[in-house]
Amino acid sequence: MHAPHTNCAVCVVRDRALCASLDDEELKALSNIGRHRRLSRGETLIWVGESGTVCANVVSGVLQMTTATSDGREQIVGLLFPGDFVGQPFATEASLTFAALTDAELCVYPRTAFVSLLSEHGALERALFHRTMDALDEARSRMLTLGRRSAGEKVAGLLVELSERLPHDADDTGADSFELPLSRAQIADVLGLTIETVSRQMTKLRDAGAIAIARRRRIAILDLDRLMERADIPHA
Amino acid sequence: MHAPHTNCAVCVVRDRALCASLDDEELKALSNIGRHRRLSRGETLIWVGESGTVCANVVSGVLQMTTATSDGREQIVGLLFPGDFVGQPFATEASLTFAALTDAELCVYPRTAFVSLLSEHGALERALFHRTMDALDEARSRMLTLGRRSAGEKVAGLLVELSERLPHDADDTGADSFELPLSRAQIADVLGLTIETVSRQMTKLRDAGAIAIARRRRIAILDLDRLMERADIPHA
DNA sequence: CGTCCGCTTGACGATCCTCAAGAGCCGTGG
DNA sequence: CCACGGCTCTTGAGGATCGTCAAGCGGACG
Repeated sequence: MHAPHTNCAVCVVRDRALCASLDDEELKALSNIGRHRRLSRGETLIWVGESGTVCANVVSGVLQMTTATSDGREQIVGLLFPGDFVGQPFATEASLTFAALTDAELCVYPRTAFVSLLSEHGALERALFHRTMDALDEARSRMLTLGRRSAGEKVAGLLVELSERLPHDADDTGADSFELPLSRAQIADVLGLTIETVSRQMTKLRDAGAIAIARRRRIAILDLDRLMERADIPHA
Repeated sequence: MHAPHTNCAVCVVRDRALCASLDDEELKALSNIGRHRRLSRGETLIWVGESGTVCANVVSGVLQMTTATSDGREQIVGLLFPGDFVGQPFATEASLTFAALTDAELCVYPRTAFVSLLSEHGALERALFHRTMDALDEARSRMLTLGRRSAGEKVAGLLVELSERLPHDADDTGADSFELPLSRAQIADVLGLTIETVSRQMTKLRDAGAIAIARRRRIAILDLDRLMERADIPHA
């Protein structure tokens, strides 16, 4: 589970993750407290309420952050892609659950050790600060979607977003496409909808010729303009 | 409009705002670039897309942060109370509109000057960093509300939240109560509802004996337990 | 006292949810 | 390699919640 840390110099997210803003010395300090860890799809890294928690960088795969109401209704409040930062460094108890949507690789740091490193290295702290600001912008834009957009707009918007952030490859027919990391239930939990509504909206988009769906999870964007129009994403 | 800055030592939010974590020297540096400013209800401090923007601390009153879809549907993504920090220091263009819900007093700092101050004073930067983390937690908890709670739960929850953050005084009957800083339309924009739904939920809460409403805007909490139960706020 | 604006209330309708059944994909085991 | 079972997804019918449209109330202010 906890492999010794491998070499940062050859890391695939070296220039996208937090690490990008560190000099060699800082990078070494960070890598000293880090461990490489693999998660398999569905595995949870941090549970709500947990105290001896961790921070991490996503190397590969996709994670979700979730909250829930007291009676069990779930809301996914964010998705984490390669290069993204994971965790709540200043919280003694986690207020969210972090879990893997796909098999994933992380660089994991014990929370307290990471926090001391933050206070010693201004560049690290500043980099995380800027990322936190970006996360706040993203959260607020999701609030607009949750509060004010229709089911159709929500689904179209999420597909555009995922298409931009996920690796593309060719499907059976050779068309450019990507693999959905989320089940219909998880899409519903991101958008504040139900499974059935998500499913219906996806077939609507398919019937409208905006997307193609193969094997449930493989999506090809056939008409990006139409998709963005439906998603209420301004002028191309 | 721009009065010279008054004395921080006597400021009412001296120990609640960002300033609380500053020593005398840092406080002086901050106050040197700050100006006192009054906003009247409805007045906008920062418009979306604006570039020569500002940061501020709220001294008194309540502000709102809003976004909107391209066709004009609005969402209030946050409320700002005395002691809260206002603005987007690292954004060259504002992505939100900041406006006053009530008459308000602010300590306003030019954005770029504030950012230089941040990089010179670690304590200031760290304090704002922690506040940003808190804001992120709040945004995510609002996402749960927007995505997964019913109209009744939303309204009850907002009333509890406002009751906790706003000053209370006695109404005509002498009962403990507070003045709503938001119109029904603004409440709707916080919760992702319509005016009419908000109005109906409020009269439901009144008829259930949970609250009393006087002159539209004055609210008395009669049964906090029932209100919190309806709001899905766990065990008292 | 009269007008205006914000709020309330009602009737109706659309969107989305619920419940239910069935289809397709996938891994498992014969 | 095919058959089976389980799970996810799709599709349909019906219903609840919330939005829309419209009218009327009432407090605030001139």
